[in-house]
Amino acid sequence: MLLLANPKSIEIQAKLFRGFSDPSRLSILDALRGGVLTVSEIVEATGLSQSNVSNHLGCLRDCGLVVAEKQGRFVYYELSDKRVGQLLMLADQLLADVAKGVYECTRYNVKVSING
Amino acid sequence: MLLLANPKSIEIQAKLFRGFSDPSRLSILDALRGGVLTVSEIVEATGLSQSNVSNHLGCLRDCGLVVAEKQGRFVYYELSDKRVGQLLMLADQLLADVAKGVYECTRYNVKVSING
DNA sequence: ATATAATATCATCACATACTGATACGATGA
DNA sequence: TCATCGTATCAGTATGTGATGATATTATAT
Repeated sequence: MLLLANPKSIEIQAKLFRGFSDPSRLSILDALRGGVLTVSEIVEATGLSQSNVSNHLGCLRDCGLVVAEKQGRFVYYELSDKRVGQLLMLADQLLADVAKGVYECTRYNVKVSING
Repeated sequence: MLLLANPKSIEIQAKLFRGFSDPSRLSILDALRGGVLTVSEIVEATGLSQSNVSNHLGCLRDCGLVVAEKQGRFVYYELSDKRVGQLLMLADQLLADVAKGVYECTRYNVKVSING
């Protein structure tokens, strides 16, 4: 039985997707596909500010998309489940075909520059 | 090569996920997993207002997640690609395991009532 | 031509949420 | 102890975005 059968689960699922729906969080998740990273490594990899990364990591951690392990001053993060990466890859493949549509989607005024 | 290698593609991908990150759109996509539906059938299936459904359909259509075909006064909608459904299912399965975390995710103050 | 049905569009409002900068906290080393 | 590093938290701000209600548009029927 699919969770989606339950209306409340739709909100939960929307919440899950919201974890993926922000460029900053996506950058973080993408970086973590390569393996375990500390916060400062993620900051370096993504170019985001430290507080911003920390906030998003908190969000991703609370939602169960990443797990953290503290060691001394460092906190190591990794994807919580291989399906997180799978979801990213499936979306990637889907994008290969519908990307043009997504490019041109201007509803809700999301600005995505394509040519520079 | 993964699109994610490109920073701009991360924004595109975030945009794709944003299509899935709203309960109303998710309801619509879920309804469409059963097959082709007209707008008014979607309105009935989801319980959303007509203008709201139409707005979201515009968003989903522009993003390439659904396709529309007009016949007379009616417009028939369906999922554009079977991977749209696959993505929903994979997320569903992932939720089965990390749902508890998502439940408890209170960052950015999303209210999800679990017990009623 | 007129009425009505199905759908789309638009302005507006209320709220959600991402970013920054400052600061707090915990751990390590001198 | 003091300084510093790595990380987390918080207030404030600006912007994004979902819902509604009114209206426009197109098609069909009488």
